[in-house]
Amino acid sequence: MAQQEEVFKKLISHCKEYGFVFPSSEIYDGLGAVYDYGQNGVELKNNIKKYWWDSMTLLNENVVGIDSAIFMHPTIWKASGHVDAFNDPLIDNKDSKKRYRADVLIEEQIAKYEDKINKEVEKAAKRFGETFDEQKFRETNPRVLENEAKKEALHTRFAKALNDSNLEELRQIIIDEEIVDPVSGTKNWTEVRQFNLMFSTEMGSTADGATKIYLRPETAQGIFVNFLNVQKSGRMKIPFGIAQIGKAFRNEIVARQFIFRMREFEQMEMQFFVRPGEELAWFDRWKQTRMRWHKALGLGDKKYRFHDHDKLAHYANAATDIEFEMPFGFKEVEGIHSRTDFDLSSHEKFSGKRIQFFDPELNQSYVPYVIETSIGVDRMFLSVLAGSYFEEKLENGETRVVLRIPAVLAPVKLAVLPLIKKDGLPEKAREIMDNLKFDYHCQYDEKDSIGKRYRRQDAIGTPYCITVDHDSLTDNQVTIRYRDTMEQERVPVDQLKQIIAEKLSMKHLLKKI
RNA sequence: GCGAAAAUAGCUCAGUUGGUAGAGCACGACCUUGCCAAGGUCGGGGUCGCGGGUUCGAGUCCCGUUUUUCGCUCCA
Repeated sequence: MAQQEEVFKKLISHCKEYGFVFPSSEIYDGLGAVYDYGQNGVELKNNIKKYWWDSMTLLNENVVGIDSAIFMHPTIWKASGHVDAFNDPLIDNKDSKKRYRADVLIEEQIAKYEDKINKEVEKAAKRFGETFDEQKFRETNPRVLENEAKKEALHTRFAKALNDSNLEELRQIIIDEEIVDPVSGTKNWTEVRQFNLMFSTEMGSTADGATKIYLRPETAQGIFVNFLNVQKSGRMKIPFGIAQIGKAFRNEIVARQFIFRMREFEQMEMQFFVRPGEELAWFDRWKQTRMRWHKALGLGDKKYRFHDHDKLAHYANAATDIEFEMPFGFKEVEGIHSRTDFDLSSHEKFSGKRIQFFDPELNQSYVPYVIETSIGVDRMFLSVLAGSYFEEKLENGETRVVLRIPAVLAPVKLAVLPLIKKDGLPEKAREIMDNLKFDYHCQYDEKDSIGKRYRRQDAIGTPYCITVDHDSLTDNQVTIRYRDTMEQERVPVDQLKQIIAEKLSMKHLLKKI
């Protein structure tokens, strides 16, 4: 583990040193958990997005894209449940230094009363055997009644406090109930504090009565509220999907682990609308499809696994994560959720608009069920880098740092290198590059020895180096040097474009999905 | 948010009991060489994260603060 942490640190340094990821606002000491993508990072990120977008919208005739605004009507976040669910009342124990959700602590206390009652009932059931009348026992036993009363009183008080968002009352409940920290065993609690995970801003000038609006905490709602627009204007028939790539914002209490958890991040989400009752079959299908998409990159099948959720969110009836083995363990990169009709139904309620699909085959209208695939671009980016970063021992004993980024995702595809910077080799190299630069992101480099230039390209993951030597001037051939094997191949200049095109075609990846 | 550790050149780091800041790599120019991080010459680059304090004097000691990493916690 310690060794893996070392690798993670090196990866972060590498990202900064080679222009992949910089801390935001660095000259002002940075801004917590916000990062900028550099000249190579943005290329890699764009290529990841293209790979996803093409796999969704090209391979599936029934998946179309949109690009919805970050600002949305504030009621959307009431309908989605974010206004309520993203507000956790938290309390710290001063002795154990541990933090708990105040509402969870109280709910556990309620469950304790419930346990006591059940134990009494169980004990009595054993004693009385078959003659035991449980209902009568519950209604008459003094200990059961006492605990029942306590439970009810607590429940009522708790519900009211939650409803009023009364944080002091929540704390008072914890004190009155003598709830102790399971770790330290003490009752030394801090204040209860509310953390709203949604960023908010104001639209309109305050003089006119500005509206409080939120920066979206997920892109999915932009798809749900456009369901009818897309379905009608695109004459879409169920089943169909809507894909979107965009920024989302969450004011995380603790945002850490480099770009794995940021306050501003990018999502690639696809909501797939299906007939009610068919959602679990589609869930399974997308689960497999998404896993194939990841594995097609060739970073190693063993680095991926599913993590099925036991505890489901309020809207879901099935959920799984695709996890990738990061340097700090297996971590979620993508979530696949069967969201039922929760979102569309909720928007029907809050908007008062009918959001249904008339299914001609069934001859009836219904609110479609939804399978969501949601992937964090930044996490995907990190997984690609983590899976590509190698420190390789060479035969001569030296170490080579190489990013084995899948060629189609590599920020720079080709480096064109004259073996030496005279004798007309630079001119020949420029000529070759001018012919390729419209199709591929190329780099020209004539500084330092050829070996050093190869290593520089290895460090940013350039898959192919084109080397121009003295023979090139007469036989019109160049050498392709491959990043992963370091092997070289001599090819005619006029076939170069075709050879590279074949290697870099995304077709080979998409066919595996 | 709590606790621990860290912050010195673009990167990796050294800097003694407190005495005006160093190395390697990288970067720029030129010379030599030419297929896997080559050699030479010259050069640019740091108010030591930031703000206070102690001191004749602070990179070094003290306090605060910011950022990062780790643990706890949270995670649609």
